[in-house]
Amino acid sequence: MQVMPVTINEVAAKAGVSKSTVSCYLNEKFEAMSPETRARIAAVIAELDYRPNALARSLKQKRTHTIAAIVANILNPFSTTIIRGAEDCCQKAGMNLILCNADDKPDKEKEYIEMLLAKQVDGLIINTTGSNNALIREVCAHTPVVLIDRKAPEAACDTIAVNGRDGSRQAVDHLVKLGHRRIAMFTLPYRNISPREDRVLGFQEALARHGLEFDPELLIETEAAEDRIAFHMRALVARGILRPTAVFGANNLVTMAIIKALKALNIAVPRDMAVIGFDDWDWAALIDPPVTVVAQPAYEMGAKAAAVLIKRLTAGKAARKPAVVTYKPQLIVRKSCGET
Amino acid sequence: MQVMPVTINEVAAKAGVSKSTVSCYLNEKFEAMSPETRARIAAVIAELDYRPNALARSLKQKRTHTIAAIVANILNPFSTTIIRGAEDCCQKAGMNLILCNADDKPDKEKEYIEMLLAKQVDGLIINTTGSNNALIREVCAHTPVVLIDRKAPEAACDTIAVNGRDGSRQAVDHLVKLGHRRIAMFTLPYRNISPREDRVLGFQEALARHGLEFDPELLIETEAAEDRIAFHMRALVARGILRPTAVFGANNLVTMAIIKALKALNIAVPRDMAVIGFDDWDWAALIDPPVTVVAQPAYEMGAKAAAVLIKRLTAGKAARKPAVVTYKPQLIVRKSCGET
DNA sequence: GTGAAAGCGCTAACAA
DNA sequence: TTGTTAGCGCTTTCAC
Repeated sequence: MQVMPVTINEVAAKAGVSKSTVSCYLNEKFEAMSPETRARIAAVIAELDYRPNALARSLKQKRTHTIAAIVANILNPFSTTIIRGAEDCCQKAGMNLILCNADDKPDKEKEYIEMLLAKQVDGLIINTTGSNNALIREVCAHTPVVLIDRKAPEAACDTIAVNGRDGSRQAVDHLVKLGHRRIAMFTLPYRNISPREDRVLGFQEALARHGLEFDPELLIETEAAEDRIAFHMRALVARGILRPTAVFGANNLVTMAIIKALKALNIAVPRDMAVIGFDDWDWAALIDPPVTVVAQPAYEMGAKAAAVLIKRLTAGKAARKPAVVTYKPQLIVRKSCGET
Repeated sequence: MQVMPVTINEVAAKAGVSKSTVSCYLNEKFEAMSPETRARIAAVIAELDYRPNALARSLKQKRTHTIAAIVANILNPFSTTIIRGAEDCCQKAGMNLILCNADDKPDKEKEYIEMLLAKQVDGLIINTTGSNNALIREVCAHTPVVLIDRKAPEAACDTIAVNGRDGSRQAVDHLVKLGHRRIAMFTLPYRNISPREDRVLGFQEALARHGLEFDPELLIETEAAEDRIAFHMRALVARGILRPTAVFGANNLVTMAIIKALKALNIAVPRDMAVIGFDDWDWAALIDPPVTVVAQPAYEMGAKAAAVLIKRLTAGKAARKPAVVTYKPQLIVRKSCGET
C-alpha cells in the first residue's frame, strides 16, 4: 500500500522527453508537438497509469477549477435541490463542485469556509446559517462568493434570493380567502436571517392589509426540534376559543413538524386546523393531507448561483457590481387548507 | 480584487524570523521556541490575516487530511443521512469531509473519483452507482476506500452493508402474517447492484419459505421515474382477480413513487393494496398512510464508514484485511399494511 | 532556539 | 519542436 505515485518526471524519462513537453501534453498544447512525441507520451501515460497531481498543478496555476457549495442543512430537501441545480451548471461549465454541510451550525460553517479557502477553491456558494456575516464580508473581499437564499448585510457579493414578503403575502391571502381570521405563524429564530425576517414581515404586512390585528402570541419563534413545536402547538390549542384556525410554517422542516404535532394531538387537518407552508418539496403531495405551500424554485436558484459565480470567475476585469437576483415564490394549492 | 494573498515569507519577514520558524509555529511545534518569538509570530499572523495555503502544505506533506464521500443520489434521504453520520465522525477525528453527488450516473461518479484522486484526498467513501467496479478495484489498490451500501465484487476494500435478504424476508413475513398471498415487488434495475440483488433474492426466498409460488410478472424491474412506476402499477391493477394485494418497494424512492401511483389511481392503502418499503426516512410517518418499512441504520452506517476509513488511514503498517460490516435492518410497523 | 537549503510535482517563460 | 530554469508556498532535515 501507498506505493509512490508516478510523477511527471518518470513519464518524461520513460518517454525520453523533458517534463515541459509532458506538461504541454497534459495541458493540451499540441500545436508545437510532433505527432510522434504526442503518441509516445500518451502511450507512457497509459502504461504507467499516470495521474497528474492536482495540488501541484493548482499551486502553480493559482486556480483549482473548483467551486464549493456550503449548505445550511443537507437534510433539507431545499438544500439538496439547490445542490442539484448548481451541480448541473458546473458540469456544463467544466468546473468541479464540492459540497459541505454546515448542519445549521455557524461554527461548522466557519470551519468549512476556512478549510475551503485554505484549499484555494476558486469560488464559494453559501447558503449561510446566518451567523457568519463578518467572516463572509471579509471573504467576499478577495474571493468570489454567491450567497443563496440568505443575504449577508453589507457583503459585496452576488445573492440569489426569493421574495419572502411576497410569499408570505400569498400564503396569508390564500388563508384569508378561505375565511381564516386567526392565523398563527411558526418560524425558526428569525432575527438577522434575512429570508426569515422577510417572511415574518410579509406575514404581518399581509395581516394588516386584510385588516387583521397582529397578535404577537400567534407568532411562534421556535427551534426546529419536533418536541418544541409540539409544545407550542399544545399551548396554541389550549387557547380554546382564541385558538387559531390556521398555521403557517415558515419553512419545510417547520411545516413537517407542525403536521407531526397536529397528528399527535389528533387535530384534523384541515378540518380543525388549516396548514400552509413556505417551500415545496417532492413528497409534499404524499403527506396526509397533501400540503398547500408557497414554493421556491430551488433547482433554478442553485443553477443560477453557479452560473453567476462562474461568470464572475471568468469575467476578470469586466466584473460588474454584485447583484441580487430575486425569484418570486408560487402558491401551490393542495389540500391542507381545505377546498378552495 | 485578487490581491496577492500573504505567504509564509511575508509573515517571516515581518516577524523578523525565518520561514522555518513560522512553519514550526503553524505546526504547533512550540517546544523549541521562545515565548517571545511565538507571540510575535502570532501577532503578525493576526495582523496580516495570514492563511496558510493548504495546497502547498499538502503537496509537501503528501496528506490532505481530507476524505471525500461520493453518494449515488443526494436527493435520497438515505444518502443524506449517511452523510450526516460520516460528517460527525470526521469532525470528531479532525478530518475534513467533502461531498460529491453522482446523481445516479456512473460517468459522473467516475469523474468525481478521478477528480478527488487528483486532488489527493486521503481516502474515499463511496456509495457507488454500481457501474464502476473495475475503476474502484484499481483505486482500492493504492488509496483507502470504504464502500457503503453497495459492494464491488473483488475490490479489496472495507464495506458497510445491510443484510438485504433478511430485510426482504422481514417484509414478506409481515405481509404474509397479515394474510397476503399475492405480493408484488418493485425494484430498480438490480443486476450487478449488490443490495438490490440481495433484496430480490430475499424476496424470492421468503416467498418460497411460505410455500408461495414466485410469479415473475410480480417482480417489476423499473426506473425510478414516477410515470414508469405508475405505468407498471396500472398494468398490475389490470390483472383483475390476479392482481396482487400487497406491494413491496425495494427502496425509498420507489416506495414513494408507488404511493403516488396508487393515489393517482385512487386505490386505497392499505384497504385495496398494502404497501411496505425497504428503508425508512424522516417523514415516512407523515405520509398517508404512514408507511410500514424495513429500516436501515443509515446514520450509523455513515459514521461507521468514516470510522473504518480513518482507522485505516492512521493504521499504517498494521492494516488488517478489508472487512465487511453488515447491519441488520429492522421492521417498523406503521399503517400502510393494515392493522397488525 | 533558530535558520539555510533542498525539494514536494507541476507550469511557464525563454532558450536552443 | 523541445529542453532549461526558476519558481508556486510550504515542510523538514540538519547546522549553527
